[in-house]
Amino acid sequence: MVTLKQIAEELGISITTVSKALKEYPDVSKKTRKLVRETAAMLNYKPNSFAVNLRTKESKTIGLIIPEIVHHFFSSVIKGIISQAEKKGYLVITLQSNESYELEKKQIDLLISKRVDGILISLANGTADYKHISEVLNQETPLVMFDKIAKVIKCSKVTIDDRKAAYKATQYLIDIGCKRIAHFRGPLLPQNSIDRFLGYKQALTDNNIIYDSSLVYLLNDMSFDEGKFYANQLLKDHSDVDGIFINTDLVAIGAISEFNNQGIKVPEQINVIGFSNWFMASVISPSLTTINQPGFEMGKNAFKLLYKEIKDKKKKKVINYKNIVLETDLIIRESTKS
Amino acid sequence: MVTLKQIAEELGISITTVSKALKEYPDVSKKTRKLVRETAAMLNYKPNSFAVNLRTKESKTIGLIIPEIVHHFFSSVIKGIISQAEKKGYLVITLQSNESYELEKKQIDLLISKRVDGILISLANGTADYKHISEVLNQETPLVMFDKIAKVIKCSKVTIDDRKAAYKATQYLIDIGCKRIAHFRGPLLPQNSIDRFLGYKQALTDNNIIYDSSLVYLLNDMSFDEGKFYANQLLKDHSDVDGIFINTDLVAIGAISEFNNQGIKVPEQINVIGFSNWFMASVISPSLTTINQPGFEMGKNAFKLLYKEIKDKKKKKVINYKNIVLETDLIIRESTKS
DNA sequence: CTGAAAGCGCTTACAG
DNA sequence: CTGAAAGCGCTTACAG
Repeated sequence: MVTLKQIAEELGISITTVSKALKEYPDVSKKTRKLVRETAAMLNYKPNSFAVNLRTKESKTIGLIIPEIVHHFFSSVIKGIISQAEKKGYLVITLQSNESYELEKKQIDLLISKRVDGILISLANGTADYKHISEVLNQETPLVMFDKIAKVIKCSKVTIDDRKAAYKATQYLIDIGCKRIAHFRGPLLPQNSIDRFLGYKQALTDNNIIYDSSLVYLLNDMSFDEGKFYANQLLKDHSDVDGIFINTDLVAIGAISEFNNQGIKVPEQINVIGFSNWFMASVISPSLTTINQPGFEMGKNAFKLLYKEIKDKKKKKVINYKNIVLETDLIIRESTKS
Repeated sequence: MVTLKQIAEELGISITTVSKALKEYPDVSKKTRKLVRETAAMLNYKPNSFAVNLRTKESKTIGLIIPEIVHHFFSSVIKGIISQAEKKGYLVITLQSNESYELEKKQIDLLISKRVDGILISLANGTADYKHISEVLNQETPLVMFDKIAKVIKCSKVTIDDRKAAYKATQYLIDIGCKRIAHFRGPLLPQNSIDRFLGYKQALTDNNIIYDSSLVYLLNDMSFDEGKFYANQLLKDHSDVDGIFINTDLVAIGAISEFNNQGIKVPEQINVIGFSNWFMASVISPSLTTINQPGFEMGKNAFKLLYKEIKDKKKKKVINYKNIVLETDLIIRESTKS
């Protein structure tokens, strides 16, 4: 690999001058600048990023911790982050926490050891304690949370208004005439499963429908199979249910599959609304009415906030934490009556 | 951030000794070793990876270039790579080429500039020229290709036997009684779309079915909509077709959707086989018979090969290129007659 | 068993 | 306009 020294020797000038010439410092003569540039190009010089990092104390690299990569929403987020980062000359190291708190902690440590310029994270479902996150913040490494966040932590965040979106979905079920509306909710921990539940409940209350806790099913792994399982359970427990709002598309698709199998007509007998708008939701039959969760946008915004913080930190400005809440839409398809 | 120097000062010993103690060199007394370890832990010392990289000339980081992240197969590959890399203490920088040759070239350059220890790549469909890849190899940066590879390039590769898999799928259609079998193939460039086509053709020939080129449709973007479009075209052109082997699941799902819309019964009138076994294939109706393409395994294997090459390079051993061909299975579901 | 010194390849404050 | 020198924080060959 070619170094500054070799270019300097080639031209019989000093390393300092070569370095300055390549960085377009104005205090180098035009002639020298041109000469250096040409020689560098000829020798295919590339700055040794290890040395640059050491000197400048930044790596132009950020870390990303995500619960699960093979997931339509999260992979869209990753894409949004990477595309935006590339524009600003940043590279992204991706790690998967597998919804495990222990792994997440280790990975935060790893990234800090690597001295990334900043961290983007969506919390694991298993994460109840935020000490590892506070430590990052205390060390003044910029960190932005997205999607699965911790409300108590003071840092920038990008989310959707889960509560509002769930409210919108439930309201729609009420508007099309549903009287007994069930809800499949996510585990007790990630904030968004709480918020979606609260939105559901609020919509009922606002429409003078008495909240019946036996209509709410608490799921664990949010899988296709769990969707089938609880759909079956629901049919056994409550034959009068005519609408259901489900925490996430995959589970909703499982539920619809179970309804199909049991000869229950969707939407004639039961109206189903999911959440996330996975690509899959549009190709199943009946296609799924759902809330569109803008993953790509979320990724882009999360990176933008992080980038701003990295710049501000460099300029020793005070960092102002920001909260970006992205809009969601209800996408009406065949799984609900029109 | 704590440095070796601070630990040394704290204990009144030299930086050299601190460094050696932390790396468990045997020529440091047990007592000193213990003392240093404790002090380091107390001060929460973390080696500055920038300095370590500069000294050791390695970053324990690899680059990954993938055509598209939001894609069930590729995201599985990414997951396989990252999980395996983590085990070996490597981090992964992911870049998306968007199927563009220009972007791919730039990204290779970026990764080389960052001095990653190795590169993993699945070629963009737009890549016809492999100079950028050869350059990496000439510079002796380990590089392993997977899935979409270039046969002419000499390097390690992980693939499936696309030809054999396509043959298997087509043979199955023949076995269940199909007489007129169409094929939706991918663009002319990625090797695997060629191989899948050749497997299809070979199966016909081996079964004394005359190959009819008008039954083969050349697709471009391999989308859901293209699947619908060509399904419609196929029905117009060849009302006698009773089976179709389609290059990838997404297109097959589009085709099935079109058949459904037009009242063509799958599999009664047309048997459909896809390729890849996206998760989606199992949840649509009718569920899709397809070839299982082991993405996670492919990622794992690709990293393993790369890791071996990185180690061998460090030991100045000659690098032996390897070709790993993974097994595929035909997953029989409802879109084909039993 | 311990440590002084060189060096990885840059950047930049400073002198001339 | 040019360059000598210090320094980023490590690792390691070498001397004692």
